[in-house]
Formats: sequence, C-alpha cells, structure tokens
Amino acid sequence: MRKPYPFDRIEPKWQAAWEAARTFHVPNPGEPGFDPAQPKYYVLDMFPYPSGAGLHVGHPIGYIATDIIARFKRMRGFNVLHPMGWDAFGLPAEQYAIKTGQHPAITTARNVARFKKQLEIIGLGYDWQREINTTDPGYYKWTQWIFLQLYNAWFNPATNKAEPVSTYTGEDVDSVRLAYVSEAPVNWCPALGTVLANEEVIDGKSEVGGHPVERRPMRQWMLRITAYAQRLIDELDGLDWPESIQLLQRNWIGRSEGAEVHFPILSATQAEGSEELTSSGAMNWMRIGGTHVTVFTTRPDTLFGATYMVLAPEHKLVDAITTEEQWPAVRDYRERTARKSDLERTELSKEKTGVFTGAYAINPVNGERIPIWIADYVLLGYGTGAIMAVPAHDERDFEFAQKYALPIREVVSPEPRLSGGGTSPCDMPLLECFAGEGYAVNSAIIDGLPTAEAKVKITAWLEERGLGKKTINYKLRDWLFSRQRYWGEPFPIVWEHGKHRPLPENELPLTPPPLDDFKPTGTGEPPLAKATEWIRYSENATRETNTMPQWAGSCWYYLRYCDPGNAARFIGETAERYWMGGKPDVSASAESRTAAKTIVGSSGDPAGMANTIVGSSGDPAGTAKTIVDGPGDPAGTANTIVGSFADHAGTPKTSAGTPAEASRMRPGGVDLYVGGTEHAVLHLLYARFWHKVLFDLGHLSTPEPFQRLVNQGMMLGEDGQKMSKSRGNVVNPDDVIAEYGADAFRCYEMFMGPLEQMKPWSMTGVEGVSRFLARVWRLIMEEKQDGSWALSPGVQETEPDKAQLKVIHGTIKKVTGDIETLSFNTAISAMMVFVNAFTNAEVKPLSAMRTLLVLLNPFAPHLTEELWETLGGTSTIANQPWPSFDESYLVEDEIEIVLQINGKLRDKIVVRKDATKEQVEAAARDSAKIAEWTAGKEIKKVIVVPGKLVNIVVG
RNA sequence: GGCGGCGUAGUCCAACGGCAGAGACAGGCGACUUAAAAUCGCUCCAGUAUGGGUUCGAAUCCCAUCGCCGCCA
Repeated sequence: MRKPYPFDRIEPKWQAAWEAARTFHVPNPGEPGFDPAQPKYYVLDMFPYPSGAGLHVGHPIGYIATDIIARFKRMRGFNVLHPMGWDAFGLPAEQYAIKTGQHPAITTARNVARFKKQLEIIGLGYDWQREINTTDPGYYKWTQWIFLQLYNAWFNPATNKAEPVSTYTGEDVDSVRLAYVSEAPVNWCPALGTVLANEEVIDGKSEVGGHPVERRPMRQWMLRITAYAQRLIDELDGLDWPESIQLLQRNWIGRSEGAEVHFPILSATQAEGSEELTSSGAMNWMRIGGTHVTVFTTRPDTLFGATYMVLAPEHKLVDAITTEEQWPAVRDYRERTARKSDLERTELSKEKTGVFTGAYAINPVNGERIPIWIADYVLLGYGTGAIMAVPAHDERDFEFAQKYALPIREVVSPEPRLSGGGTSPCDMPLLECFAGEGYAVNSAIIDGLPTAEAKVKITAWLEERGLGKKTINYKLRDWLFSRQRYWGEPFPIVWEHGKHRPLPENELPLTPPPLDDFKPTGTGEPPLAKATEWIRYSENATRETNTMPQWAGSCWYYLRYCDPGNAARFIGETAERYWMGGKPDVSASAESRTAAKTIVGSSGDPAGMANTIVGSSGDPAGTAKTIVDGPGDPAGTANTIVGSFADHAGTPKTSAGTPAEASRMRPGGVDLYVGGTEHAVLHLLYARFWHKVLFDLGHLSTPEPFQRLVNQGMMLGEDGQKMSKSRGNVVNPDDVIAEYGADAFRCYEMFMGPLEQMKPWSMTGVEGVSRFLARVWRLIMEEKQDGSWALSPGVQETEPDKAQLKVIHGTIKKVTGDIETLSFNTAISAMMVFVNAFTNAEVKPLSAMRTLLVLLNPFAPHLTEELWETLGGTSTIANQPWPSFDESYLVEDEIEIVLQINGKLRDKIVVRKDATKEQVEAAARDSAKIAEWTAGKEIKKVIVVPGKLVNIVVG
C-alpha cells in the first residue's frame, strides 16, 4: 500500500537520533548537565511484567499518555523524570521454566528485549539510562535490604509510626516486628505448589491460573500492614487520586467502629443449674477469669436483642464447650465446612446452616442464657471468629433464626415508641428484619435512645464493668509475604536452633542458588530446599527457603528510578529529595517560576522534611492554604494535613497562558502516576505501606509515594468485547504501526476518547487519524513527479492575518489546557481545526507552521521532528519551548448574543463586546422576533448574561 | 444484595447550568481522473436511556427506575 507520508522512513530515523543524542536522559542533581533552576516533574507508568505474549494495543494507552505529558513538561521547562523498567520476577516465567527446563533468567531476558523493542517503535521518550529490572542483583539487594528494615522495625502505637526494634521495651520483640513469622492457616494452592495472599485468591481460586485453593496451616512470613490501617486511610486525603480509587482502598481496609463484648460461657453442668445470671454475675465471672467468648459488633446497641451466639466452626473453643450429645453433629458439620471456600460459605443467596453445640453463653447486659451454635457463615478470619446473633436486626442472623426457630427479639424501632416486643421462639414469619438505625426498645438502660447515642451509652456501660470496650476493627489482614517459589527474591534470613535472625547487610545481595529443577516439591517445601549446599549457612544455621512475592520488587521501583546506579544506598538522599520532594507545586511551568518565588514558605529545614507554606500570591482563588508538619519534627510524625486543596481541574490561567497552579502541599513524590484499575488496591496499598515505613525510619522525605493517580480505561476489541486471545480480537501494536506508523497509532489511541474511559478499538478510526497527520505533512510538503517530497512553496515567511492569529492562539490555549487535564482527545480535535483552517490557505505562514509542529510534537514526535528539520530547525524540536498565547487575539469586537423567551432560543443579535447590560437588554427588546413573542404578554423578568444571552420571561 | 462509574447522531466522542456539535468514522453528493484509488469540497443524521424535581433556563444539579461496566459481599 502506498503510504500517505513516509513514516516508515522518518520514524526509525528519529528514534535512532533520540537514542544517539540521549535526548530524554535527565541528569540527577550534581551530575553534569543538571539545571537546578528548573523544577522537577516525575511522570511514571505502572511497572510492566514482561510477559511472553508481548503487548496488545490496550497496554500502551497509559504509556502514550505519560509520554505526551513528559514531552510537554520538558518543553515547559521542567526536568522530567520519565523512566521504564521491568517487574521481571514472577510465576509465568517460572512455570515456563518448569515446562521447558529453560532457566527463567533466559526467558525473562528474551521477553524484556521484546517488550523494550515494542515500546521503542512507539517512539516513547523514556530515559533508558535509568532502566531497572527487579531480577538484577543490584536491584534486589535493596529489596532485601528493605525487608530487613521491616524486620528490624516495629510500629509504636504511642508515636503512631514505625521505629527501630531497639526502642521496643516489651519482652518478645518477635511479636511486634513489621516482618514476622506466623503459623496461621494460609491459602495453599496445590496446583501452583505455593501459598497465596488473600488478595491473590479470587472466588476460592488462584488469581493466576484459576486453580483451587485450600486452607492449610503453615509457617509463613507476614508483614504487619494492619498497623498502618488507619494511616493508610487518613493519608489518602492529601492525594490527587480519583474518588473511586480512594473509596476502593478505604473499603478494602474496611474500618468499622464498634465494641468488643465478652460473653461468659457456661459449661454443660453449670448450664443445667443456673437458668439466669445477672449482669453483675457476668462481671464477677470476668473478674475471676472464667471462660468467655469475645465478639466484635458494630451494633452494640442491639446487645439486648442477642438471642444466640455463633462461633466459626474452626473456633478453638468449640472443642472445649461442645456437649457429648452434640459432638457427633458438630464434628460432622465441621468436616463438611472444611471443604467449602470462604465464598461458598458467605454467599448470601445460599441457605444458612449450623449446629447447636449444647453450650450456653451469658448475655452480659441482661444475664440471659443464650445457646451457642456453630455456623459456616461465620468466618474465623473476620473479627474474632464469633458473633452475637441479633436476628431481628441482621439479615443473616434473621434467616438463621427462622430456620432453626431461635428467638427473635426486636430491640430497634424505626420510630421512637414505648417498649414492647417478643421473646418467644420464632414461629411468626410476618416479623420483618430491620437492619437500619432507629431507636432502642426492649433494651432497659438504653431504651428510647437513637442508635448513635445508644451505642455510646451501652459501650461505656460495658467498659465500666469490664464486659467490653470500644474497638475499631479493620477488614484488612496482615500481608502474607512468603511464596514457595524459585523465581523470586530470597529472604535475607537464616535459622538457627529454630530461631530466625537477619543476614548482615554486607552479605547482600543474597542470590538464589543455581537450580536445574524448578518444580514445586509438592510437600509445601519451597524449591530452594533442593539446593542443599546453598541452604547450609554455617554449622548450625540454614537459610530461609521461601522467596518473596512478586509485589516486593514493585513496591519501591519508583524510588530506584531516581538513582538506579547507586551502590551505596537504595536511593541517594539528594536524588530522593529532588525527584520525590513533596514541595508545594507552585510552578506548572518554568515561566511561572518568578511568580512562585513570591510564595512565603520554605522553613529552611535542612532535612527537607518539613514545609510550612503560608498562603500564596499566585493563588487567585485564595483558598489553598496547607500546613504540614512542624520544623521541629524531622521524622514527620505529625503528617496530618490541615487545610483545603485547590481543585486540580480548576487551574487558573494567566493572560500570558502560563497556569499558575495554586500553592498546595504535596505529600506524594511522583507527580503523575498512570496505570490500570487492576492495581487500585493491592499494589497501591502495598507500595504506600512500604513507603510509609521507610519514611518513618527516616529514609525518605515524603509520607506518600504517588501524588496524582490516573487510571486509564480498558481497551476493548473491535467487537466491543474484552481483548483476549480466546476471542481472537487481539490487535497487536506492531501491525498497526507497520501499516499506519507510530505517530498515527499514538494519536489514535489518544483521540479515541477520554483516557479514563473504556472504549473499543476501531481500525477505521486509525485511518482517520492517519489522514489528519498526512494533512499536516502536506501542509508543509509537496509531492513531486517522481513521488519524492519537498518543502511546499506555500510555506512562506509572512505574518499570519487576523483570522489566522485567532486560530493559532486559540489552538495554543486549547491544547495547553487540554494536556494539563489529560484531555488528549479534544486537544487533537483542536489541532484538526487548525489544520483544516490552513489547508486551503494559499500561503502558509512559517511561524504558524512551526507553532503547530511544537503543539503536535508530544503527540506525533517523529512527524514533527522531520518537518521541523525541513523548516530549518537547528536543534531537535523536543527542546523547543512551548508556545504561549495572547488572549487579545481571541476576543472579537462584536459578539453574538442569544435571545431567549422562557429559555427557548428565539433570535440572535450582534452587539459590541463592551456593551453594557442595559444596552444589551435594549437591543434585545428592539428585536422584531422578540417583539412578536412578547406581544400582548407581561414581561416578568429579564435575565442578561453578559457576552452570552438575554432571557425574557413572559407570563 | 451493597457501593461506585457510565448511558448524547448508524459508530467513537464534544458541549464553565446558557444556541445540543469540537473533531473523527461510516453514509450521500460533487470536483479532479479515461476509470479507480488517493485528495479536496459540500451534505444527511440525535433533542441527550426513562420518569419526576430544582431553576428564568438542565445533557449538565437532585431523586427514582431501567440498561451496561467495575469493586465488594
């Protein structure tokens, strides 16, 4: 096929030129060529796993978006950090190794090369001097080092931050370490031969491969992320993340406020004798240390309605309390439960099942004797593994009580009213479950109180008597951090006499042993156990044989990019403070730096950790004032953020066209982070957790890793279905680029629609964008008889006329604003308008063409480089300054005003742009059509919107 | 079941609460051509999922319903 313009020649040419000139390399502070006068901008893509399948057209959307931003920011005078690397440890490579016997390092290297090539032909301007790979010993040395930081730290609740274990005064340090060993039941996947984190188990199956997963107790390394639950919620506040992602994280952490309540348990004989205990009896019971079950409830106000109790079938106490008569039924039920997954157990649609244990507990608020059941709808992992059942006010308890004829007592009423409710077993199906809030009834001490007050009062009452206390519960579990794999980071830990201890730092990196057989042992013993020599650390000590999960390397990669070659530290302090600096974002462009200087701030804190920003002269709205930390707090414990943040979308613009972003505190270091929603919870939560630990321990200067997060939407196949091999609708970028060129590919991906939105691929759509680029080409080039291209004689050094100036400056304004808000589709549309406006002009002013090329450069870098060179540009266009616009070219002397009657368009008039309200209204009344519409009617009101419209309300 | 997001021409998508159209695809017509492709020009096409509400004025804000998508159960 004949090419509309010679992209096949110019694209490789410029890719080679950028590589040779290291155009997109950015030096670090202190290195030659570093310009300290320029502000930094760190724009990051989510870390790719280089799979054997290569890229499909959905993957690069985010990469193209960040590339446009990176190129744009460079032209705006920023030092732009825009790196790429490889999250190369992981299961697929290992399983391929098992199948083929080829070492995963070999296949990984091959996949990385393929991925890199695919990214290069898209023309992405990465700083490849900073390329990193998690499987590189120079990299995972520091992953292991960070693990040791976690191992050697504990979370001090008093200071609300991590501290070295040396500050821990308790007896057993091992019980508080942020990295600890646990024997708890884990998700064991026999097919994969490894344990999985809760997050890696979907619907009872492994996320990778969809294999069945079972619960099995094993010794595992855990990370104490739960210690950070509250901070992980609170510190989302200062971030520019989509509301929906923040919500996902909050829901995942799952904070709920409620109370722990202790229920004394009677043995079978005790239960015989005592029909009812009093609540003071329960107090005594607790005081003398009698057996009891603790439950967590978010509704302590319903305690009087707790008519029975349910334990998870695996609950430790079940063995102790079950009566002889009930034992066979209980044992049988437990066996059946063990075969079910958590999902099967909790699914609401399924019928509830359970068995009575024969034992009774005492409801501490009224001394009532209530039966204890076991049921699989109660999970050991949530809360305390036991619940108080309030059938009148909880759907699941209600269902259960109906099935087993247990008493249902109403204790909350939607309307305030006098007491009066049932205590008898449920044989009245008309009773409805009410789970909402209301007013307490049948609840003695809290009768009549609205739910919120009832909760407070009953909790205080329990607390006074030692029967319970206010508690905050989190759904978040500690992070299962070990895997029985070969292709992962070995733990820097050795075992001696059953005790673990860390390797000294100077023994890092700990490299995995060479191994020929990567197969799981099948026993749960990791593959590393086969390396008998390697395991042997000393006479008495052996190495830990588990490896770290894939998440480990991706938890801190964004830090390593800042200083990838540093052999002495995981990230150099200067580089960290520059690239990850949480300074206020006062300068959206280099031009506005002068304005930025007028902002009062900079505490002069040498550690660069505390900033106090007071107001900002560059903030037209005058609303954004943020205060963070105090200078006397170098470790940054007081990282609460006070004040409001300026709306990002509402960035005001000065007449010179340089956005003066409001002064704002930025707790996060990466300025823009783009990736898919699939990492909304796990990766982003884990990375934030590690970052906070490193921050607390004084290794980092900001409390959060990612300031602004954007999720790109999924790319669907041409059939509107999810792209997948099995559907056969996968489009390969290499093919698209071969046919239409990388620039067309880039522009099309951005032109399809908003970045965040899901959208279907369309080949004809690529063609349309390709036509647009060809029009740009022919604006400047002319085809000769022999088919070669030469500079068009239409391009001349003349001044654009007034109409052209309006187009030029309007386009600069639109494109600049749209790139800032990532509205790339409308930016391209604006440039199409520009091109259409000049296509038929006999003379194309050189300056206008140059402006267009600069605006288009971030989108279509190869085409614009080539044309820039043809137009006599000396240096690469990538180094050109971004054009500014002059608002005065955009205003018209006369403007059209819309005339409405009752909000409906009836006429249009033209008035001078500086016409007063009165003049506009008078002109409107002069309109013949308006006179017609208002004839004989009463004019009730006239709304005049200056420069826009006049609306006349008639009755 | 709960939470969140999205429903605008045949299609992808625009539209500070103010004339529903920036742009593109597809379609139609014309110019160029022996013809076609390419190119250039012109053009058709929706009253914004549905029903209420707020407002001088609603695609936009609020409520409900339906449909699709995501997350959690």
